[in-house]
Amino acid sequence: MDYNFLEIEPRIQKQWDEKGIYKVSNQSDKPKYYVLDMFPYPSGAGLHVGHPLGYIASDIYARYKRLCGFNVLHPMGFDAYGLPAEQYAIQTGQHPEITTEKNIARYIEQLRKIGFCYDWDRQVRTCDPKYYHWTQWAFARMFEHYFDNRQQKALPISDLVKHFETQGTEGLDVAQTEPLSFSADEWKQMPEKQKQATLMNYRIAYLADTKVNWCPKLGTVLANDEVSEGLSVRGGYPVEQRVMRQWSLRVSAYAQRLLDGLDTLQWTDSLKETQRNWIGRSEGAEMMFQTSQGVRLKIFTTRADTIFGVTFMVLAPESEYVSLVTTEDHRKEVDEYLDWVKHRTERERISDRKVTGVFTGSYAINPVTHKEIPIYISDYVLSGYGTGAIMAVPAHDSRDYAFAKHFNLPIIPLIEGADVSEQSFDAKEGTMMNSGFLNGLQVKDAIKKMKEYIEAEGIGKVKVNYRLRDAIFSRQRYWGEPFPVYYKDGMPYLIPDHCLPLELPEVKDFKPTEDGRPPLGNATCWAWDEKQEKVVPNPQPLPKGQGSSINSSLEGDREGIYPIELCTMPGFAGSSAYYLRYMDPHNDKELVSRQANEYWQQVDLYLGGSEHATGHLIYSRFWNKFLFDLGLVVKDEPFRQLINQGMIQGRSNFVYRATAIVADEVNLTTAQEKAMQEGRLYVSQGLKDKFQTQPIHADVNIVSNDVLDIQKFCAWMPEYKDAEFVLEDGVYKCGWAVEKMSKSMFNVVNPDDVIKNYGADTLRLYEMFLGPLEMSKPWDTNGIDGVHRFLKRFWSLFDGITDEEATKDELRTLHKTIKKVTYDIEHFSFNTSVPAFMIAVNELAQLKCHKRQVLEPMLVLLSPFAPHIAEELWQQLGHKDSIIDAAWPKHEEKYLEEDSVNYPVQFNGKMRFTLPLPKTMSKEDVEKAVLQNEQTLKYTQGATPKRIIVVPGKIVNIVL
RNA sequence: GCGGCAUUGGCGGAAUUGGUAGACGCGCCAGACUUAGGAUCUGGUAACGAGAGUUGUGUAGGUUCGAGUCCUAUAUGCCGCACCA
Repeated sequence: MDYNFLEIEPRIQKQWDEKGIYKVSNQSDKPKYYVLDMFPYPSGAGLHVGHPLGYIASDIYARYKRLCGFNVLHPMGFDAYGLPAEQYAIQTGQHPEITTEKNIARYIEQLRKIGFCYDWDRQVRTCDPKYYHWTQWAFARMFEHYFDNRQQKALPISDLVKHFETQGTEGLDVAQTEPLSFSADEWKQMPEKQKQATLMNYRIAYLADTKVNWCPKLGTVLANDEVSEGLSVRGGYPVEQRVMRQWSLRVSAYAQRLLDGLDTLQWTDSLKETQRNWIGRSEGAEMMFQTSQGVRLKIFTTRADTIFGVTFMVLAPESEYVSLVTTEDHRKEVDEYLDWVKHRTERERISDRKVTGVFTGSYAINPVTHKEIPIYISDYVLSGYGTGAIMAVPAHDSRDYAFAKHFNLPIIPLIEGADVSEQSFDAKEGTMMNSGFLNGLQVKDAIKKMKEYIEAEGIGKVKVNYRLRDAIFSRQRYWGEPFPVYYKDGMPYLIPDHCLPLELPEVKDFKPTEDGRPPLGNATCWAWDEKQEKVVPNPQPLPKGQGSSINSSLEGDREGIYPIELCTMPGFAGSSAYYLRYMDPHNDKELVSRQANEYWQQVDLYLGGSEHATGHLIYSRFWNKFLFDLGLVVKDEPFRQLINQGMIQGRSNFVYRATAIVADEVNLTTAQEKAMQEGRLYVSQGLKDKFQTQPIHADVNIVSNDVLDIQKFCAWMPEYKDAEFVLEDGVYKCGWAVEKMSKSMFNVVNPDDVIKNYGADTLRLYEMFLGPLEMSKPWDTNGIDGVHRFLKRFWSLFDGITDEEATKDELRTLHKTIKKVTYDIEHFSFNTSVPAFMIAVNELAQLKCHKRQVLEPMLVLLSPFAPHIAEELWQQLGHKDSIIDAAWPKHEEKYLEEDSVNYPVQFNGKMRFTLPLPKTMSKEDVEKAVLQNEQTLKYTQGATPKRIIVVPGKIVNIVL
């Protein structure tokens, strides 16, 4: 009987569905294991063969773990809110709800065909009110908490209020937007609105005027990880800096814990390093410089040792100090400079790094040398890092150096032997000079000594700074979670938990606007009735305005009816805690029940792309740590082990259109000659150098093993209808190149097509066979026949199966394969287990082994990789249960042992001959046996060996 | 500039602790069976050499009886961060 995958696979999949064998229970005596894929956003293009790579790998692992006796949670869901889904909807002119629904249906259909063992009953969708209920709920908790730096933990805002009532800000060490200072009495006398405004300075989810990345084309603000080189990651539109009133999450408060937590995780070093870079911890000191007017300027430096070389100071243009230190006679110049800076786009700033700046007219006193130094403003100092002000040491900082050269400021070298006539000496090494009491010290010691001095003298204090910024959490978009927030007297208040979810309202026009008016402003029923606790129609039309700032200006004209926040949450809101929801997806009382969370704990294995390193993987860890602080989850980290699967790139094919002949020996037919003149002659890849040619993309789906299907090519597009070809060896060979998989390159391969031609099992095996999981590689269909052939051979082994006792050789093959495949799966090196199967099948075919004793365990081994064929043959063997409930076989060393080993015998490291010796022989006996061997005598020719190295079971090397 | 990863036949890639480099697949060559093959099966396939053999894992050194693997420099490619003080 033939291997008829087209009939087998749908039938097996239907059986799995009907029996519900992939349903997972939270009650089990088995140990648990949680395997998770990063859930996809359902784009309009559907899946291409690159998407399932990680899903196949995790599916293999999940099936393996289940066969090993674990209760395995392996769910799938959809990240359906956010920019990508909405952009697609806008492009196709449909409502995002409709397109999202359609796209999800298509994704599910495609995923089902590949035969994953997901428990679809646990599916989550971020745009489902039952799901985003808990996104809103978590936001509300963040609003109600602040972060205590000493305890490194989130605490209820009510604790903070108590502290204010008794001590004001005295003795407080908390994460805050700006340092505030007030007494208990001052707090008590504050009106309600001011109290609310003050608390906002501390909340973990807070509303503040912040400098944001504003993208006019997308009509929304973006988080730092959504912007790259001044362009939006999504769409590539220009981004500008603007100050807007926005919701933010105080992620920066968790910087140290996010950094420390990395050490406990089984992630790749490169990914941890990327996160460390992003968090950007740097140890240094804050120091006070006083100006002649008496203004105290705080700076941050990691090079406190260079204080004797400070010859000027620089402020960021946005620094609050600027207005304080600018003198009257310099105000005009300063204002002009600030105006110029303000109108530079982020992209201009990045591409054009010439030195610019302006003198403020003021001078500051160096707190150590007491010398007077000028204060400048320049945009090379960033307002968002440190204090937005620096002490400039031109001799030992290249940026300060460039600035000093441009404005002709003094440069004082501080390190012996450093030549600073042409460039600065930035390295943190050498012996100090020109530095008073630091002279003669090494840089490292000088930094240490200077820090002690600063603290002792009260000039400043030792400080750790982080590059990590708070996450901007508002989006002026429609397709996202609404904030559970309404505005009273210009201040935000939470919609009570028992009224959640606050459902996304219908609007006439959901498109974003270039001026930043949120589409929710078009909603007619979007006001909060505080008494009735429900959403009611707006009392009046909304005024125009931008982003969250609009909310403060809204007033209800009826008592107790207030405007609701118009912005929505960003894409990462819904994806930050979805792994928790899978543990208990139908719970409408809690995000996740205590019991479910205690059972599943955390994700044991997480698979996804490394592009989420500084986005989702930071936000998720932050979110989880926050929930952990509140005692809502039992683990501090969400993802114990993480594997980044590589991207699958496209492998494009080319045909070559000939426009002229460049070699002499070419003979064309008249028809070809004519075709060339008319621009419809195509030459095969090997002959293209004989012509002047132009490469043209050919659809990879009409090319097989780089051979063009000429008929299909002519029918592909009207312009190729009358194409003529110059062939080599009777066929047309295409050229190829690795490019991004995209429609415009005609290199997109759809998994459905592969499944139609070869079956899902071949697709799964081939994707694994393609190369190491974590590496990027092009999709190259050329090898798929080999894998398919393997499955056919495997299938035919089951013809005429017998219950005969297996021979030693057959058992050796089996146990060798068990050992290899088990090792490979545990090390995620699936690409090498496919060859192990091929070797085994070849060996068994050669031994003509059709024995149940061998083939049944082989089937179990193969089932994670090719579940359909395994399930089908399992049933043919007479099993009633699914193969997923079989037991993973264990290898026994005794079957692998061979009686003798072929020892390669080397002389001075050069291989000479092999000597078969009993496997169990001791090292000394091997040595003796080799020395008594006739051939050894020939090579030593009477000389006494100096040393003999025997590696048991491996090699003998004789040093002469 | 800082950091991470890679580099092995015609191609994708094996080589788990330093121990016979090139597994396995593709492609190619030869053969078998076939009216036929883009089906199936068998054998061959790193380079040079008639052969014994020699040379071979980006390049140059080093450690070692022995290096794709460890160390030092260097080149090329990919990725991340970047006026971060």
